[in-house]
Formats: sequence, structure tokens, C-alpha cells
Amino acid sequence: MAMFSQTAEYALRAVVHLASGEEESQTVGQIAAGTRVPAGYLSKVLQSLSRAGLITSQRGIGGGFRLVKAAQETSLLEVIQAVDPIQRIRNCPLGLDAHGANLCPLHKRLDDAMALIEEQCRATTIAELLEAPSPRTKAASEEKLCAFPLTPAPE
Amino acid sequence: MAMFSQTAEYALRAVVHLASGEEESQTVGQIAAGTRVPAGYLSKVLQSLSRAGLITSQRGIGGGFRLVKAAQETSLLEVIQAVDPIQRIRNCPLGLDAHGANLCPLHKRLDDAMALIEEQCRATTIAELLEAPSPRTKAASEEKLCAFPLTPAPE
DNA sequence: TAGAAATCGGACAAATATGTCTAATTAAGG
DNA sequence: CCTTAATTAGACATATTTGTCCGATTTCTA
Repeated sequence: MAMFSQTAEYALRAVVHLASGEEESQTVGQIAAGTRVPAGYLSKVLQSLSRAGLITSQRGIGGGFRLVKAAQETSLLEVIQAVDPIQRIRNCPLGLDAHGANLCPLHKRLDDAMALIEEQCRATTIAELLEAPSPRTKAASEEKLCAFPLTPAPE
Repeated sequence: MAMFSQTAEYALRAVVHLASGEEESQTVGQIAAGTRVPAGYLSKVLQSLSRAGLITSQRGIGGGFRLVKAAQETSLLEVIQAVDPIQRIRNCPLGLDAHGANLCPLHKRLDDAMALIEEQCRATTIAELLEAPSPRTKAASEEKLCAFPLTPAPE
């Protein structure tokens, strides 16, 4: 069970990449190279983000995509909701309307779990993702290791 | 984003149904009717649960499926892992082997979220799901409202 | 105003998840 | 020993997600 869709994963990579880059504006090709997302598909994901108002696009020479808000003001949840919204369980999937808005214990638990995820994602900003890889390493503070400093390609 | 696959949902319904029924052993048809899961597909899901050792099957007249362990001793997680295992993120999906077991901050957060889910599911037993619909209602204690007391069909 | 660089939109293709059906096998009971 | 009721295994069908491609449009620059 993948828990996060490819589409959401790609959208998050793209936004992190945009937030980390020196360049204000980046083309699909640049973002694709920097995040290892298939360019054609990425293009669609970026369009979704654009329609949702998280990024803006500029056609033509010198164009590309850039963030609308600062990385500190954009949450993971916003990105996810823009491309592949988390579906909360609102009423019993079995159709037991016997208990109206009350869920079966099973679906109550499942929905609680989703609420947790939602909350975690709401509480995390893109800016928090621009630091070094892991809290476990101490040598990592030497150099900016993440927000995707990609070597050419793995094959 | 569905967060839990149909397959996992169906497996959980089936196990809850088995745990709640008076009958020890139930056929695919009975479980399908009691959970509103397509019988053909349910059959496969039950086979997965059987291979995983959570339920046993008996062919022929009087046969069917029954739980191996008591409902108090089976967790949501076991059921989910049996049919559609939660995939934790073990190494950076971008292929940044620069930081070995350390994840990018992005994937660290996503994996943390999945760890939360895993923990919730591990801590919840099937037995806990056999009670009345919601903690918010007080009138609900009158009668066993859940573990799926299905009326014929919604259409 | 022409050409180049970019997004936009939609058609199409491939992969995966979900669902259906049927023949084979097993077991109980007359 | 035959019939009936059940799982099992696999082929097939459909739906959804993911990925590719290309022509149309916009925009900058010379």
C-alpha cells in the first residue's frame, strides 16, 4: 500500500525543488532533471499546481514556473490537496445510514488515521524540508546535502 | 488520495465480519452479503488472508472461512500487511545514495507519517471494532448497531 | 515581424488495481 | 458412489493511474 500517490510525490518534489533553487523561475525540463520525474507527466502535475494557485506559469522564452508564496507559508498539505486530495471518510462505505454521520468503529479508526496524516502535513512547511538529510548524522551539517543535488543520472 | 486500498478495506470488513458473527465458519457468499464486497473479488482477498495464516479455509459442504486467532489478538496491521503491505520508505526515491540510509527531509517526513499509521494500526485490535458506532452518541448503547447489520441491499 | 523557447491541452499508450467468470478440486452426506 | 456445496486457481474484462507525444498557443528577442 503506497499511502502517497506518485502524483503527490512528484508534486512535492517539484515544489521543494522550486523552493530550493537559486533561480526564481524554472522550466519543466529543469525541474524534471532536478527531481527525476518524467518531464511529460511533470508538466501535467505542474499545471494542477498552477490551477490551484500554488505556482504561476509564464510561457515563452525565459518563462517557466515559480512559487507564488514563500516556502515558509506553504504546507505539505496544500501541495497534496492541489493534486490528489486526501479523501476523508464521511459516511459508512457499506451504506449503513442507520447511524447517520457516525461511522462504524472500523471506519472511525481508519478516518482517524487519515486525520493524523492530514494534521502532520498541515503542520509541515516546505521550508522545513530544505535542510540536511537526517537528524541522526552530525557530519551532515558540513554542506547542503539535500533539496536534490543531483548527479547526472544513475544509469 | 485514498490512503487505504480497496483491497485492504475489503479484508478488514471481512475479518470484522468473521469476528462479529455467531457462526464460527462462514462461506464467501455469506461474508460477501454481510460486507457488501463483490463475492468474486472477496474470494481472492480471503485467499490472501488464508495464505498469511490469519484465517483458515475448509472446502466442501459446511466449509467456509474462520479466524485463526481471537479478535483480541489480531491487529488491524496484521490484516493490512497480509493483503497490501504498507511500504515504508527505506531509501531516497530519487536515488540520492549520497546519504545512505538517511532520507531527504521530504521523504523522512512522509515516512514518519506512514510510521504513525503503522503504529495506530498495530495498536488497534479487531475486537475493538465490534462496538457501537461512535463515542459521541449515548443512545447508541441501546443495541448493537455495528459490525454490519445489513438490510437486504440499498437498491 | 520572424524565429525560438516555453507552456497548454488533448489524444493516445502502458501499467496496475479492481472485478468477473469458469473449470478443477475437495469434502460431507445420503 | 454420486450429488451437492464449498474453496482454489487462473484466465479474462474493466477502470484508474501513470506516462508519452505532439500540435497549438504564448512570449521574448533580435
